[in-house]
Amino acid sequence: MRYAETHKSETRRRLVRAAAGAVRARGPEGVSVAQIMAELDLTHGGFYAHFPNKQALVVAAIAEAFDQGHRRFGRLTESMDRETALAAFIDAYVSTAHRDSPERGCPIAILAGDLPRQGSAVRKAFDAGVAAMLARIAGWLPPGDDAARHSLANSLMAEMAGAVALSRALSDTDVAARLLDDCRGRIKARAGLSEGASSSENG
Amino acid sequence: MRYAETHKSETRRRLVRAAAGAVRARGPEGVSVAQIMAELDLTHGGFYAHFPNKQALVVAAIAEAFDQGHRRFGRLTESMDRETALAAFIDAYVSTAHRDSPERGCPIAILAGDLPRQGSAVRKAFDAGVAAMLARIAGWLPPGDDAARHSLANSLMAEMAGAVALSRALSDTDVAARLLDDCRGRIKARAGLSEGASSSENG
DNA sequence: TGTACATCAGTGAACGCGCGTTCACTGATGTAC
DNA sequence: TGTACATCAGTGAACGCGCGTTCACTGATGTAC
Repeated sequence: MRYAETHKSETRRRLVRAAAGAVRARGPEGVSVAQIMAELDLTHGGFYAHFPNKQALVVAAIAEAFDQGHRRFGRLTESMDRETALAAFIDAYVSTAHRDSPERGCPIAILAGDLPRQGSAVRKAFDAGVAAMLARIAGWLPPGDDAARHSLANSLMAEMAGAVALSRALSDTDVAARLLDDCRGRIKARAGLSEGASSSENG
Repeated sequence: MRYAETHKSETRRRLVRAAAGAVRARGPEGVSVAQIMAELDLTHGGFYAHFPNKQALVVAAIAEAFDQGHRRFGRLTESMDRETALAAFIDAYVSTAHRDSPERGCPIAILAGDLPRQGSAVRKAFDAGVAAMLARIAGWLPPGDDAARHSLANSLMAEMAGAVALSRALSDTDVAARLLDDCRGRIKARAGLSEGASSSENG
């Protein structure tokens, strides 16, 4: 067939993007090589021209998932001042829209439980993504003692991820919605935002 | 062979207890019928004398896991006053001991991410466990407006589960330990406990 | 200009494995008569 | 007391399936001469 110069790298990119969705939709064990290849209308045998094994795809997929989030939140908050950006970030993260689209959502909320069962390459990619997210949050917090801001960022990140994960886990939709709302309000208050400060509900 | 009258129910009980550990150690998809039976020195074929299918075992395992937690925390806090009990609960939950023993730990922290992919019977068992846990926490919170206590219980539960899950997910042990400590301190403060109030670190 | 060969992304059959589930069977002990 | 049969928890071979991975092959296009 002979392909364009960029063809192979383009196929790899499509593989990673498909896997970034699948790993969040079905978990690292739920990512199937044959299924991902079929999603691109390819057969499974060709996979190993792009990755040495499935784990390498999962590593790339997790890094891509974090990148998508960083790009998305970068776009969402550019040209916002600190406080507005922080409010927008929290509103988008602790939202029903985010909760109901895990395949496009934050890897921390959806994958934390799977990570202890993963190989070290996967875990390092996750570590890096969490570190970047924490740095971003800390940067948005009210200025002051650096250690205190990082400590608060840790605490806020834990509650945000926990809230989204728990709201997804609960099948009673009323209970799930209430929990998400309760957490969003308290997270914003803890982040130094006034109770009413809301930017846009749609993340 | 002909067995004692209690033999079959005893075997079932052992199955459920083994599965309650396995489901937390390896996730619902990681529970293997043959593996659980082998753990009791039985062969896989006999499983279906006890359960109609694997999902029924997972349902029983999750209920058992929640029950273990309720019994454990009941024992831990009986004869404690409200404030001491709450502090002891938080210290035990947001601890390295709990983090490092997921197979004996809280199903919420370890299974939340898997729940959206489970059948409705499994999810209902989870809902019930979460509701019981939230009721327990709310009962320990400072008296006052009922809605506010339940709202705070939701928020605290999200941060506690998120903190333990994230601390497990991070492979950088320093970062993981810091996050757990930061969250524990802030959770206790939010629960109305004085900063220093610590009961016993070992859960 | 024409022939022989190299390139290489992707194909598809095959592998060994573990999974959930089914089912005819085992064999120690109970009960009927 | 002795024989025939019922009970039933557990056995183990078999099933179809999807998995990750391997590998000989394809076939369109490039390059060498």
